[in-house]
Amino acid sequence: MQTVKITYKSEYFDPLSTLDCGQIFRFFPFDKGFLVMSKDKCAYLYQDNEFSIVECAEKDKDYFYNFFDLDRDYKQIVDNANSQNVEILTKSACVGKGIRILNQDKQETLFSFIISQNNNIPRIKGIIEKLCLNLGEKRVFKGREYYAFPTAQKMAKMGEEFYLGLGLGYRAKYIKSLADNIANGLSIDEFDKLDTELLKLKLQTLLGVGPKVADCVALFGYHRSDSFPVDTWIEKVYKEDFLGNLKDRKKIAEHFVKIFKNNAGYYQQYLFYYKRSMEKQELNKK
DNA sequence: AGCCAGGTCTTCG
DNA sequence: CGAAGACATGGC
Repeated sequence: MQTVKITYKSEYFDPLSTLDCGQIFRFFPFDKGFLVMSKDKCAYLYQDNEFSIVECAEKDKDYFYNFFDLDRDYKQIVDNANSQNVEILTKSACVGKGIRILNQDKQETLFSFIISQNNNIPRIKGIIEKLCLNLGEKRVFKGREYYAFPTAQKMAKMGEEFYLGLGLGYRAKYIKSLADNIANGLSIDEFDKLDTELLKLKLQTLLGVGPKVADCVALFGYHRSDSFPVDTWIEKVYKEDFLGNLKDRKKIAEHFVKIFKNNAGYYQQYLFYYKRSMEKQELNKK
């Protein structure tokens, strides 16, 4: 297979933090970096001196250029974060300046974040991997096998018991319901013509999709950077670092969008990644 | 062993 | 309305 390479300075494109900040679940270490999967495609992402390299099939070059959001100026976003004069945000943006918000497939993002609710990241990865292994088409990239994310049509053929068997628990019926809806003609992609507020409301009409999942899908699937997902980690940041006293997560999200506007989503990722990496460090000390 | 995880749905006041 | 409980499962 003919592959091509995209080369980009690492300062604002760091493979590890971009993949490890919780926006994507389908990647694993490979050679000098990682293999990253999206839909039925795969790319090899690694660092070489001060450059980050994306290697992929020639026909997928445009796809991954957009996937890694390489058209956007992240220096401006990081500078903007620093100009807010909020200490925790400055620290977070410094640690996470190489994070890019990916432009992921909308359907895959929606399925993935329904699975993510009240679940931990290692387990989410495992479930999605099993889902692809069972229902996705086998592919090969750089001599390594991987499995495509299954189509909704294929997923709709399976019963709820199958999804229970993957370890989805009470989320099994949410996944089954979404697969059926899409197989019956629901087009998630068309939601893109709605503004962010309506998009999130529309997503929340789906079973198992509440405000947090809708925010994640809006941000990672539709690149709506005026979204600020609030989960347990961000709630901690809000209480411990911003000393806020709101209780309702939806209101906390609205608060942050109000002050950070169109950069809210980027800052949210910086804060999320920073808070989680600090926690991991604390654990390693013991 | 027991708390917790990128929450949502239902029920009850 | 808002608060409180139920919900599956396994990571750590």
